[in-house]
Amino acid sequence: MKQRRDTPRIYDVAKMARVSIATVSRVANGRGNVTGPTSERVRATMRRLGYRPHALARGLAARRSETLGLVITDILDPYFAEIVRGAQEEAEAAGYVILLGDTSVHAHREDLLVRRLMERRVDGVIVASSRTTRAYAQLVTSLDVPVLCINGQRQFFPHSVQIDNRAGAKLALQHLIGLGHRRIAHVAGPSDVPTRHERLAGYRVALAEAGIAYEPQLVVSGSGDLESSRAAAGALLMLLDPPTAIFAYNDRSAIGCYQAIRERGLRIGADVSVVGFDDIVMAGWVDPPLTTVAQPRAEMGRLAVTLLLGMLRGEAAPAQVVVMPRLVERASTAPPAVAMAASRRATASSR
Amino acid sequence: MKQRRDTPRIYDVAKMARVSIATVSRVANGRGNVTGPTSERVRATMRRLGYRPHALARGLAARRSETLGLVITDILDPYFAEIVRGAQEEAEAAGYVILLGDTSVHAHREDLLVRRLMERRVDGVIVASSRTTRAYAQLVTSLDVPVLCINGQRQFFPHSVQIDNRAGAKLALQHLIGLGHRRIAHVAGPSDVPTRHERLAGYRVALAEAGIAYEPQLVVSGSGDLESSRAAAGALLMLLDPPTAIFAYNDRSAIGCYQAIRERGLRIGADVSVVGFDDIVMAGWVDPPLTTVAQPRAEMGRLAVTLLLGMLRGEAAPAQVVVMPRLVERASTAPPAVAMAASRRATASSR
DNA sequence: CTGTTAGCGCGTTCAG
DNA sequence: CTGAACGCGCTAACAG
Repeated sequence: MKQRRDTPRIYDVAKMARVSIATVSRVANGRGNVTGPTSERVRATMRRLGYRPHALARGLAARRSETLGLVITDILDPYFAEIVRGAQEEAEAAGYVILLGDTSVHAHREDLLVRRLMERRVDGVIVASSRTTRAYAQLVTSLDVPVLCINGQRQFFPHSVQIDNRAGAKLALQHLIGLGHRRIAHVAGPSDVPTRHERLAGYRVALAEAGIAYEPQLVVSGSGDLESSRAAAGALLMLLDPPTAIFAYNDRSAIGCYQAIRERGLRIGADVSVVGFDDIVMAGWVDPPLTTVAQPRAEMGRLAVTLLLGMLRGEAAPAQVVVMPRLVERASTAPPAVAMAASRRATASSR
Repeated sequence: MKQRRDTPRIYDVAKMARVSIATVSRVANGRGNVTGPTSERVRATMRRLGYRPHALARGLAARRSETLGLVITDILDPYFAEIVRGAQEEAEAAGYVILLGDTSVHAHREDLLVRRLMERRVDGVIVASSRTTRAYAQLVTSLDVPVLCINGQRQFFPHSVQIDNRAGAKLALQHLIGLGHRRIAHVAGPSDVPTRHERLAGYRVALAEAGIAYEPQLVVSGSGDLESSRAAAGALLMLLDPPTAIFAYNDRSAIGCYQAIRERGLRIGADVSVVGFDDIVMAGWVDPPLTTVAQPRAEMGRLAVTLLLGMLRGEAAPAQVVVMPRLVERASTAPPAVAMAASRRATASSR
């Protein structure tokens, strides 16, 4: 606040347009029927005065804050930043505003975050934070406003927008298999998120469909971060019969794989192919640019807002909306060295 | 809204504690003098009922929204994300909430962004967006609430938090000169931001102080993005007498330089040293990790909020707060090849 | 189709 | 030190 006291109020518009404040309200909100000329006069007056409705007063009266809570893990992580972007765009178009809640800001005090959302009387909440506990989910759900999660523990939430992790993993594997790889490793994610299991499942299914035996020692667990993945990939490369390709849990861990590969004097792509998951901006910046499974995150953010706004209007929303990923081929994948040698031999002998 | 109708209101607390709502209000806000026992009884009741004041009602009555507007260029850019993070932390501690405005979401409609901030009756605004026009600045300033800019066109704003760009550039140059470099190029930023000129000035001053002649052809202009910097660096490397080191406008352009160097079959560090500016997360991820001038961005975000909150309390704020950068040495810088050869010769002959 | 009126939930005088 | 009463700016019945 502390607005100049002369910020025009609805009352000022009404007086100047010689109508009641109710009429101004109707025109401003496009509700109710107002005669053409009257409506036009009011509209003109609003413009002249530069009238902007007071969101707080409006919210108080309408019992609707036009604010959506968006809970993420970390705004520094481009993965979340893109979701935020998409959500903001969609919300903005509807006149809504996004209230960001960063669980890493509220470390150990998830209740504080929920309290803020409650105090601000958000109309709905999107939980994109990936590692929400059941207790936390219950806390959010208890707000008694529509809640929707993005790529989360969907068992905790009534509505969700999810990427098809299995399909994504299969895309990655099929790409590698198509290039001729047979020994494909997987640096898996942290064991407490469903995403890990879904991507792992996709990995196994794709192998099975290609008639390649699953070898447990080719799957190692990371935490989805750089360091652990680097260590995991390092271990893989030390195997007697090392993999020719690695499917990483996500782009961050793929970059960890990059480091491990380089440390052993191997070349990414030529010696060991790497496929990531997510397609964060970084993926295009690293050297070589990373082949990865792209999640349409901005779109998911937009979709989540669209669904939530629909629910606010009383529309029924599907329990789950599954979004399909797509493969972005860049330079970190190539046919395996052995296959190339073999194909060279084949080519030579066929001459 | 759409809160369960049984969300406790101040009235409920008052009734149950057998006091008036005025007393509850006083206790809740720590204002006015309330007897110890009464205060305790009210407090206990608030806890029992899980009472949370209604931010909208409170804001309407108090003429204060406890909301701060934060205008950035792009939340996807980690540079801004960190400022946001710092600002959120500080605001949260004071019970304030940050309303994010992304100028790239509101492309060509800056007025829309300002309108949103006005409708929501933000108590103050921080403009961290780097390329604000005068018109835009006037628009924001006309909101008649305290405004403060971070690393912006400070000529347009009454208060600002700024990084010392000249000092930062000097840090970079002194580091390179200390390593033995003499031919140091600069990929400069877009010509319409003051930052460009300040960093360029620091570059020239450092050279002068080291007794190295300034060569105009060693300074080329980029736009602060990957592509243009890559082209700019490419041109530098094509010179008859190419530089042994490049001081890039920012980390993104440094990564563009990486690409240009690699394209020519040269090694970063060993053949051409590169220093960036900003220290975005990416800087530590690229290969080799980038030596760069770090801006304490989270701290600047926090500082901005602190200053703004002070202004809201009526305290006088300094027109400018200048923050010092520091050099983060990583692996993209090394002594120049010629210097190494020379030092080897020197070592050999001295034996 | 338009105006009147009663709140929305809370802060804040002003009396007591 | 405490309570009653008013108003913040707007929406939403309800009358006309």
